[in-house]
Amino acid sequence: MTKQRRAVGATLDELDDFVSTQELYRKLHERGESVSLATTYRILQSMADDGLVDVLRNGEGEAVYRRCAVEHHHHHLLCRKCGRAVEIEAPAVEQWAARMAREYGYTDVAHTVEIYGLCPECTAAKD
Amino acid sequence: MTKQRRAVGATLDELDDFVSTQELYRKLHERGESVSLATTYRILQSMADDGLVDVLRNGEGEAVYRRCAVEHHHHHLLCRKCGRAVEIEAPAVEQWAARMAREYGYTDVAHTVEIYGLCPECTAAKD
DNA sequence: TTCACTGCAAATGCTTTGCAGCGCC
DNA sequence: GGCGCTGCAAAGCATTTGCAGTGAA
Repeated sequence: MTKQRRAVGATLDELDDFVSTQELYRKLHERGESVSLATTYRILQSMADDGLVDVLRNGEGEAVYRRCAVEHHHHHLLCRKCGRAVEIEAPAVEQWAARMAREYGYTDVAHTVEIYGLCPECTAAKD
Repeated sequence: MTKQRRAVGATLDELDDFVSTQELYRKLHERGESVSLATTYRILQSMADDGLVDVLRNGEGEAVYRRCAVEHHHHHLLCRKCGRAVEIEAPAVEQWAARMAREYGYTDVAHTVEIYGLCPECTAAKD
């Protein structure tokens, strides 16, 4: 438990949305914290490995991270402009995914379900 | 319509699975076709822009391409080992995505729904 | 004191781009 | 003949890694 890890944790706590490593690095420096870029990468990866943060990929294929409020499996409704995220659940989708996998003989399955759009604010700001 | 575009098209036709640009480039050379890497990138991007190929992101965030048999919107069941893909449909999921977006006031929505697993062959080969 | 963590800088790998030349129309 | 397409090489970026120094326990 080092100063850098605490800084990353605290900064993540203040964010509601998914951020890339680069973005988090910038935010750390805005807060006056001193963490190198390489360390930011390392910390986020280790947190993801330990299941302390959610990881997914944005439209550009970059890994984006977020400390999630809820513990169990869920999906996201993401704003493609500002990154705002809403956590959503979809029991029916889970079941559908499991059924499809079984039907085609796939094992060891996981799935990604993300919805991208413009959040209400960005929709309004578009004009 | 150049020799290179024809070569890319023909190679895509022979593939059932999603390939990254790098992989397609290798396959082109295995076939004895001469297309530079930069051109392969350019051709795949323009085909994607024109809707001639499906694009999605693999687990590593790389763009992967495939000429799809079916025209309309659909999803995939992907083998994380060999890349084999099965096209699947999910009307219920489409509706669910639309409903979620509406509920939270998101506009201009799109969604990604992909299921990853081990296909029957790779499951058997695992032993 | 020890060993994991960090910072720096170089390396890596994928992707994009500038530019000159070739070839399709 | 003109203009778009291609190849090459260099540039760009995000990410990773080697290594020596630092700091937490």
